[in-house]
Amino acid sequence: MKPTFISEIAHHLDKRTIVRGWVYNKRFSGKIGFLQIRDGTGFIQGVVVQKDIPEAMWELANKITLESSAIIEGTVTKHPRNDVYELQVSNIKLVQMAEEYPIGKKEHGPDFLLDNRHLWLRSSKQWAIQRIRNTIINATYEHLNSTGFIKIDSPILTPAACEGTTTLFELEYFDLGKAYLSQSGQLYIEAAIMSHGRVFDFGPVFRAEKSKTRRHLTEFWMMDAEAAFVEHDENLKIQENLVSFIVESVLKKNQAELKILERDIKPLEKIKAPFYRMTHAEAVAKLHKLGSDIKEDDDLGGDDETLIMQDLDKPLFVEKYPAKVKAFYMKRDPANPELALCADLLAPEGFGEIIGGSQREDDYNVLLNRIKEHNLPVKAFDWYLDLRKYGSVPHSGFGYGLERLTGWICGTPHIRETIPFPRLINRLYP
RNA sequence: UCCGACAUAGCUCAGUGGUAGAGCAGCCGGCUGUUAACCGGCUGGUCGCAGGUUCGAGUCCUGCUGUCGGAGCCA
Repeated sequence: MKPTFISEIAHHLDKRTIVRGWVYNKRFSGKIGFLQIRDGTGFIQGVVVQKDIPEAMWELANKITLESSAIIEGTVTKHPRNDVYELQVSNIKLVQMAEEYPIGKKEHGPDFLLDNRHLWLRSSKQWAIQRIRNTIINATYEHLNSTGFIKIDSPILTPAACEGTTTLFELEYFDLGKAYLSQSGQLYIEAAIMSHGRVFDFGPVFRAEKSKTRRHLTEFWMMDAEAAFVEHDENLKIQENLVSFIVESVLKKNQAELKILERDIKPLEKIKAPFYRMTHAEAVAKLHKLGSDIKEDDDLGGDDETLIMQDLDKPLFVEKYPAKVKAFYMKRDPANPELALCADLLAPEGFGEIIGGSQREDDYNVLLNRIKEHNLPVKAFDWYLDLRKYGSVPHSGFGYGLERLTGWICGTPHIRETIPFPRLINRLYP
């Protein structure tokens, strides 16, 4: 008999089949027992009745420990009351009897759970989050590929800071001195668009900042997209179409996971392009009305991001920040050179910034001066400046943080739960 | 780096200067439809570490360590 995945169990109604997985819970009531089984594709309840199976099998069902692995044979039936399938167990083949499982059925603290992250990943909510993360990744590839972007991998070991702002992880690189772990692939994919037109990268990036908030990791996955001949307004359209497609994909493919997460899907159903737009100056004015003490030239703080979204049901682009608080490579607004042609995309429901993007400076001399103004080593940026010497074109791009996007869509307040093995300022294990 | 909170059983927590507690997990028993099942019993403690106040400290004070939350920075 061929084994069946639990996700396919409906096709086997009233037939005998085999499920291979783990016992994540069990309940016994005298001469009848219930084994909760998961196999990675889903969950099903196995019903064990003493009088219907050999005594040794009944003993095994009683003795089996939580998280033991087993191959279980039975007949697929419908639950007498609920609208779910069950397995009337006829045979249990133990694969391995698990030792006492550290993660109990009651609540645990975050430190304990993170120490046991390798086991915590099996819990239903953690399972659901990773399934949704997978959908987000695939939806990103699918949508970008179908709109003319190809994936280009950017390097992880880099010779200098990409933006010159954040703290980088440093390491010795043979006889060439210091190397750094990439904090963004953006500058490299700017080179690649001059070959391919539209490209994106997707990989881990590293920030050595000592951030201690629910929105920060020292290692996280970023998707950067870059497109030639795309200016500021079109850049925003690409972003809102991508985010809409991702949310639509999750709603289509992950209803069971969203239910496990107890995620209210009504706010997600409203996520359809176009999103809201507001200049930084308008955002500051609105925040002042709402009681924030934000200054004219300030970036939005975490509280401001939540405050400004409180009456909005779709993401908001906050565009045209004061150039002096933004990165050197951003192009200035021709209508007001004090402003950058950039935008941050804020998610609703208090989940904050999920995308940062901008039109890039494409003039050689202007860019050279910006690098000098920011006290960055010009030599390290020779190659980047070259792109403005040989067929420079207007171009724009943006980057999303996969964990922040996943956190918003899953309704998970702390992004440490959205990456399989989080790397935090004080956590490198497991 | 700064601000705030917390640290008691394997886990989650209560304990308000006077004998160390509960739920879960584990072990034993009961229960034929359980849903974090339930019911009865048993086992389980260097109260983070170091010092101090007191007749007496899990409880009050000081320092240290660790954790959590937040700020800054950003995805």
